[in-house]
Amino acid sequence: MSDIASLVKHLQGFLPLSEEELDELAQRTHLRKIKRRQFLLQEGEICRHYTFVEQGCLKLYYIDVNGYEHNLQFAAENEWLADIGSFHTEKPSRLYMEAVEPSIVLQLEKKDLILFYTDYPKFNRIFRVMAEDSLVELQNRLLQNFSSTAAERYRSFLNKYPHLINRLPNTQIASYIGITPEFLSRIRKELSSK
Amino acid sequence: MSDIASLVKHLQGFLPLSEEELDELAQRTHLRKIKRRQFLLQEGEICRHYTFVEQGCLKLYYIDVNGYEHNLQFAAENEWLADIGSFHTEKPSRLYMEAVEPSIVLQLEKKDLILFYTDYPKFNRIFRVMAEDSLVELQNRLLQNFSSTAAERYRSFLNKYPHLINRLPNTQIASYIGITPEFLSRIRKELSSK
DNA sequence: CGTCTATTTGAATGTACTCAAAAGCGGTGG
DNA sequence: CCACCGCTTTTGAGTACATTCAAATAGACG
Repeated sequence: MSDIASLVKHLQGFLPLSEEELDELAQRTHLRKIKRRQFLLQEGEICRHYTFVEQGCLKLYYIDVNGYEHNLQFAAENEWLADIGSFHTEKPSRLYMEAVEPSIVLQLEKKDLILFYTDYPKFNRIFRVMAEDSLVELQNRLLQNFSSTAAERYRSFLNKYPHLINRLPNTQIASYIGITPEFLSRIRKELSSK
Repeated sequence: MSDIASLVKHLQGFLPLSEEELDELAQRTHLRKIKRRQFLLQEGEICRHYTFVEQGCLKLYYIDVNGYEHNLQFAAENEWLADIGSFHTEKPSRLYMEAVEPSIVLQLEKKDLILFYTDYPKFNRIFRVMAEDSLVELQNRLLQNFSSTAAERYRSFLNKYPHLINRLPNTQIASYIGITPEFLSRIRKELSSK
């Protein structure tokens, strides 16, 4: 069986799990080792897994009509990643999921997640809370995009994700806060001169 | 008891409800009539309800340091509204919730929602799906803000929310798509000249 | 009818982007 | 260990999209 210690710990942070639930988890999660730049999802594919990051870091992003990437989410240790829309509707995704570092992930297939939702209703509660937390975070991000300059957003990013700043090239951070790499470079120059 | 027909219909769209669940709903939801411009939540208050719009339309927004409003969400008939973050943490909200039309809403208090989550686990599932749907919508909105011009965002708004366009002043739409009313006016002029 | 709010218009300005090119940096293989 | 390759970061000049501020106009509602 996979080593699911980190996943278990993460889930127990929401609600305690029974022996039976732990057993099911161990049986139904798939461990995968991912190389840097390897894709877990590409545009046009259907997202068939919920992915939990045990080690490493991945990004979820969109490529616009001009070929530019826009990062929706980074997921490092103990975070989940999925194109929830595609996962539910089973329609092709418009997103890419790619490792920015060599990573180890645990994946749950849809049929297994549904099994958990059905047979162990507790998981509905856990995933409800997770979805609501993500929703709040995303709302804050949208509001900040509306009301702050790029420099302020960059400062917030540094404050909020200190564990990521030395793991990501600046160009990835630029894509996350919604600006060009060139402009981020100017912002950094400005900040460092103070 | 309140007339909860529209709420019941909305929830049954996710999962069928038992007689007992319907009874509980009828007993625990509070019907409120809201005047135009009346607030259901103001910055600094704790969000203590999930609000379901039976009739009318409300907006959820943030006021930035310069005093400008930024609309996070409109909720018209059969939509939910809450500051989920404040609701969960019981910390003061930074958001405002205000009726843009005279409205009729149904509210669920936190203790009652928790009761549903606990005694009728089905509600976890329903609210999980709702949260996930909102998450997808918000992700799309964020991506569009990154990759589209204001004019494109305005066109998308018209396509996506046709039922709202004659119920909202343009200044509210401008706030939702993240631009100034003046600039929206210029966009509209441009569009109508074609 | 008058008042309040929403919309439009103009001119000046600012924030961030585009494109091009140079410089830096890190890993890999000879 | 050095040379090279690919990728990231920086820099410059010109430009575009959107904002600010002020003022005029139009609409809605009591």
